[in-house]
Amino acid sequence: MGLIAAWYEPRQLLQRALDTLTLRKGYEAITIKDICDEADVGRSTFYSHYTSKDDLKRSGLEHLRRQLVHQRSAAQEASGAGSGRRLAFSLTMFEHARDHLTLYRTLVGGRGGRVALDAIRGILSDLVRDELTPQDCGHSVAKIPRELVVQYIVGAFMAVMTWWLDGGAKLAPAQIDETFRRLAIGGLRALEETGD
Amino acid sequence: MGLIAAWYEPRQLLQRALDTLTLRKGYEAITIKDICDEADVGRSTFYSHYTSKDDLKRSGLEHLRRQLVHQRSAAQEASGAGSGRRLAFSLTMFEHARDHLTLYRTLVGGRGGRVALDAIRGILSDLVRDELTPQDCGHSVAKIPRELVVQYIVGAFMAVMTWWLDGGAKLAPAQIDETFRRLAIGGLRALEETGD
DNA sequence: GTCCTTATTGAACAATCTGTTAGATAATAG
DNA sequence: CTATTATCTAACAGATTGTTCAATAAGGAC
Repeated sequence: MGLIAAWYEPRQLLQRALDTLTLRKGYEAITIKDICDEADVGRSTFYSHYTSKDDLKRSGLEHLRRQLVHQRSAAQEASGAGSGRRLAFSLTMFEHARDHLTLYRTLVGGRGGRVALDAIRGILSDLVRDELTPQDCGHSVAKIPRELVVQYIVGAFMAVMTWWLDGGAKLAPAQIDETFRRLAIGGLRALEETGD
Repeated sequence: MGLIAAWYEPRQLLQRALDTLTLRKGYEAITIKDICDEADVGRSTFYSHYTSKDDLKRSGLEHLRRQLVHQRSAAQEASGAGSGRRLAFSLTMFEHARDHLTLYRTLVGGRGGRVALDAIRGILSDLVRDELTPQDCGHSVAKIPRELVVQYIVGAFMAVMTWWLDGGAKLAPAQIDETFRRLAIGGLRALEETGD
């Protein structure tokens, strides 16, 4: 039954077609028929695999998600047993984005990236939430919802990355990352030294 | 023939209808016909005033925009000639959001807020860009694109505000604002004390 | 009051997209 | 070869969009 590699692989063809078309004309302007034509696949076949355009995009991101979580595990191991440097995710993300620039600009570029950005935001929020220690949330004076800090960090990161990608990713990942981390960690430090 | 409001303000009727429907069923699911029915306005009339649903929404935000710019001018005057406290926009925004909670949740809530969030983001970016001094961008060691810092601040703010609104705006504006500003200003300070 | 300009209306229109269904076709496993 | 499974083509109803046009009603000018 579950025979391997059917004649063709409509799913892969459709994924690739969506990426191609997103680059060519923007996500929102894409039609199911566009995707099928680009993938050279019957429209019925599309609906036998995915329920909608967003479904197709989300499926593609699930693949990306696994890559990111894997990279994060690897980074944690590489930094030894203790917690690595703070907000380690950012450099990884910037470099990953540079290495897969076309893919990322497909995902994030312009304004069609709502579905993609929401998914990436969720992934990163999970990472940051795990990483934040209680003292990052003002243990002494007022207890600050950890989620506020998570949203702050991830929101800032997404905005910087989006801006960087939309501008053609001129600056080097290390350069962007250093500024981002200085801003973010400086903020966290300001939380810790809570009016003591 | 219901001519009471007929001659009077189709634009206002349509704006209100869009807000109502956004709350009721979410922005994306709304149809031009839905809006016209809700506003009790002919569909032709809609197209004689706006070109699309997004156009209608943007027009509504243009109104908001003027309010914000005005509030900012007032705040600057109130703080005397010198630059008032940094990132003064945030408390204003949080309070304004609380005072118009329904409107803001209409604009931002759920996922239909892409158009609205993009517009608000642009407005705030203009404010922050004006406010950032050159020394906020690392005058000494490396020159950091001001736009990066702008995107960082505004992205973080938008994320925090969205989270706050989506969660029902439990925390008081002053509380949210204090944490946000501590994070943001702490980050800016870290930029100034560039690698000394 | 009458006339003229303007805004709104309802209806109809072509064009597009969606999601579903049915029958035919081709490749593969056994 | 046979049965199975995935695909393709074609067609369908339904919805939405954006446009056009003639009819209608309001407000101001006279």
